[in-house]
Amino acid sequence: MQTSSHTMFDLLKTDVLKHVEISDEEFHRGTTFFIPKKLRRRQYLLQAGDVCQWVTFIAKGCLRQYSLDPEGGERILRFGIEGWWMTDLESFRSRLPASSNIDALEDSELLLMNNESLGGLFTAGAAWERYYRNMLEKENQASLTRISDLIGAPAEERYTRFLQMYPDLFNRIPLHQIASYLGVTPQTLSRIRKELSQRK
Amino acid sequence: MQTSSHTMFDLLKTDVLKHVEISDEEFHRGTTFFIPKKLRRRQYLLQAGDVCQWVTFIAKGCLRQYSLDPEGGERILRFGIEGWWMTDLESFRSRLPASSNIDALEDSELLLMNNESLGGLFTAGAAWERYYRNMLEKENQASLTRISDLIGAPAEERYTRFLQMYPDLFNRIPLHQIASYLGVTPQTLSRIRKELSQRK
DNA sequence: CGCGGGTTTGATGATGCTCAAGCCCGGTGG
DNA sequence: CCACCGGGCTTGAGCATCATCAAACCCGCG
Repeated sequence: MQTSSHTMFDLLKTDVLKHVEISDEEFHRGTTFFIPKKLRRRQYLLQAGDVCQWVTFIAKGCLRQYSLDPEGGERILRFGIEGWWMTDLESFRSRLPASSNIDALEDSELLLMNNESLGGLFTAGAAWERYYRNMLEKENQASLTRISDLIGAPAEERYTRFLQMYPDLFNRIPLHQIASYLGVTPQTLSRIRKELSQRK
Repeated sequence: MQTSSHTMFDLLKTDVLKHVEISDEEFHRGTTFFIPKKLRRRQYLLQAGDVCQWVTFIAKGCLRQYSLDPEGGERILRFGIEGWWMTDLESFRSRLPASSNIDALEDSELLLMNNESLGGLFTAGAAWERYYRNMLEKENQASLTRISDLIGAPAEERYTRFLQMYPDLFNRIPLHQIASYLGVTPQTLSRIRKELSQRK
């Protein structure tokens, strides 16, 4: 069997097992619905205006999803690294043009699933369906805690919480992108960092 | 004259039909899993620290979900009115104590579903399962657009977008609650309103 | 009538943005 | 090999937005 796609599915398996009980056989039946794909740094997985065709599992690398504000500035909706999922759900389900973009911050290896294969996956076993629902619920939860922070916490606290929550991310993602994610300008984040390092 | 529980299911049916195709019979089979309940204004459906037992459909009235910041201030995560769903998903699925509160802003009529009944509902027909997944996906989408606003849009724009998005809500919900939802103080929202009315 | 919650208004100050310049560093071409 | 360029990060000064503190107001209700 192929080497690279084999390791890609290993990570998926780890993640699936974290959330549901599944037999080797049911897992294997499901894997046939995924389409492996490599994406180069700066390449798009989705451009706003196109219909989102994929729900993707990230086996390696780093993606970001962002939308543009009226002045053309980027608003980073979320990051994704190994073991996470990424898609524009609304467009994927409605078949309408997406309002967000998804591109790669690093060379990445992905496991894609289109609408059909997703349906197929669900017929491959109830565990897969539960796993998918689980994933949706986790995304939901992540969004809510982020909203809570954006509503109530000042920028510095949002940053420290980001560091705690995603310790792997901060040395892989350029500062100005993290700033956008946190809802501050790069200048402000730079000052926050300085402040924190001096205080410690 | 109809019994109140009958009209409660009518609204549910409207909403289900908006999202999936379902036969009268399959719909009816599903309804048996819901537990009708009335909630008085200011009563809790969920208190932080308890495990969230319910996923609830709002047949009438208005709920809010909120968490407390370190100083004890309320951060309103979301509102829900007739035709919407409300729960603390994380607690509901994990069986761990909830970090959020849910209470009623008006006397409300609800259709509750616990973990067991939800499983039952899914066995009652694939349409129900699709409907539930749909609901999760919509919540997700709503969270993302809200995050995008909180990141990039100034308070006044967030308010006008709130008005467009939820025109029914603004005359039912006290100003200071909307302020919390938008991530500003009541004073600021009051000034924004004044500003807007003078400008028009 | 007076009390209390919610809203408004004002004054002041902190937080974070804008504009602008300088720095660091890796990449390119002379 | 170095000079130059450009992108990303830092730093500074002035300014806008929004929070805080405080007081007044409005109105439904006991």
